[in-house]
Amino acid sequence: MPKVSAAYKAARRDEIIDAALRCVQRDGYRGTSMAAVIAESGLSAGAIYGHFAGKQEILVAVAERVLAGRQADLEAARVDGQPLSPAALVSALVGGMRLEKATRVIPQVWAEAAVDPEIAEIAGRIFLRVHRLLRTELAAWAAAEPGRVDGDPGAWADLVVPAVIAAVPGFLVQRAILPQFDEDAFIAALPLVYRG
Amino acid sequence: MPKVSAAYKAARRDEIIDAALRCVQRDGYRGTSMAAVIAESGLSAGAIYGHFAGKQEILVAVAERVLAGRQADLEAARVDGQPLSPAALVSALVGGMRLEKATRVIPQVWAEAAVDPEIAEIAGRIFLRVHRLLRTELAAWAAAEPGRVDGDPGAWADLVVPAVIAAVPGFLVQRAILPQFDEDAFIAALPLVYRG
DNA sequence: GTCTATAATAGGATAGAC
DNA sequence: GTCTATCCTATTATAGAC
Repeated sequence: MPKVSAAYKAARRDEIIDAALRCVQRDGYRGTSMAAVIAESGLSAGAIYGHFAGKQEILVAVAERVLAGRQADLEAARVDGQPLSPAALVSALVGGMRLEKATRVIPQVWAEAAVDPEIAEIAGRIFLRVHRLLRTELAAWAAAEPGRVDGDPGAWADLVVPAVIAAVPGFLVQRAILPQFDEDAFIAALPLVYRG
Repeated sequence: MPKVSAAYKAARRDEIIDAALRCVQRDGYRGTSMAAVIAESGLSAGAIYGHFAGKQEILVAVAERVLAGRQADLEAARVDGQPLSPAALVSALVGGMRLEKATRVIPQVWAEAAVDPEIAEIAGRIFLRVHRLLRTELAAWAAAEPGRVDGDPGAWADLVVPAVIAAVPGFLVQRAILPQFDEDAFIAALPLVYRG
């Protein structure tokens, strides 16, 4: 029997993750100190370190939280009936991302992933899950549109998935960096450049 | 008359930028200390601070160096004669990027740009230059293919450029993060998903 | 301009009381 | 589990000799 309920523990963890998320959104991962997370959460050093071993472990939790949202978007976009074309899938993916408030956090996670294997593993896992979902959808679409795709639908889908998913980093990076970036115009343009 | 030749000064700066680039490529911006840059360059603290005011100013120089390469790629891809389609442009852009050895540096710059206005300004400037080049090319293509594009070619190009350029972050992020990422397959897939 | 040595401090993490 | 106070290393930047 744990000393405090698992629910309490989870709630505290969530508070801390919330606070850390706001810090990273505001100042980036590099610019976020433990002192900042402590202040933002309203808790104390002791409380934080009671739930996380250190700063890196907090980013792991933040990354899991934010990246898991992307997977949810995609599952929500699945419509029964006709499978989605490349253009429709890209729109669904980016459209979901549009609602994400933590606009600047994901690029921070990617930068850290490029250098920290544990973060890379988390980011890679999400990419792979999204890959699999897209692959299924695209293979079905290719099979239903035999005139448009050469060869085996599965092989075609495997090849094409990374190019389809690429729109997501493209959207997030431009949104995070360009002050005058127009989200709605970007989404409107997707069907004009992607096939399907 | 300066005490040392401008050429000497520039060469020293370049040495330092080279060293910093290797550090950031290896450890990320956050993981790179001034001590690391000093060791990597074989110089001393005094020498470094004689040429740069601090760490941030070195990243500015690194960012300028690496991002400027992207612009060069694109200018090299311009062929006289027929303007390039969206698919052809994306392939040219990503194909150029493929040769960039500093695979992990650009995501570091983007992450820092999300949080540091001076880095954002540099990254934004490069994006805008590439935007303009693409816009010209795409407007010409649209004008030459009247059946495929509705309305004014210039307006169409303005809308479409961000979606076309999005493939670049998509490529770089996946390459930096996914251990099994296949660059050649990605490039081969581009014509399959982009129109033109 | 560049070196060595060092100052100054920021930041991650822990100790011990409650 | 959480708080306050504090330790201690890592790190940026400077001072002064050459």
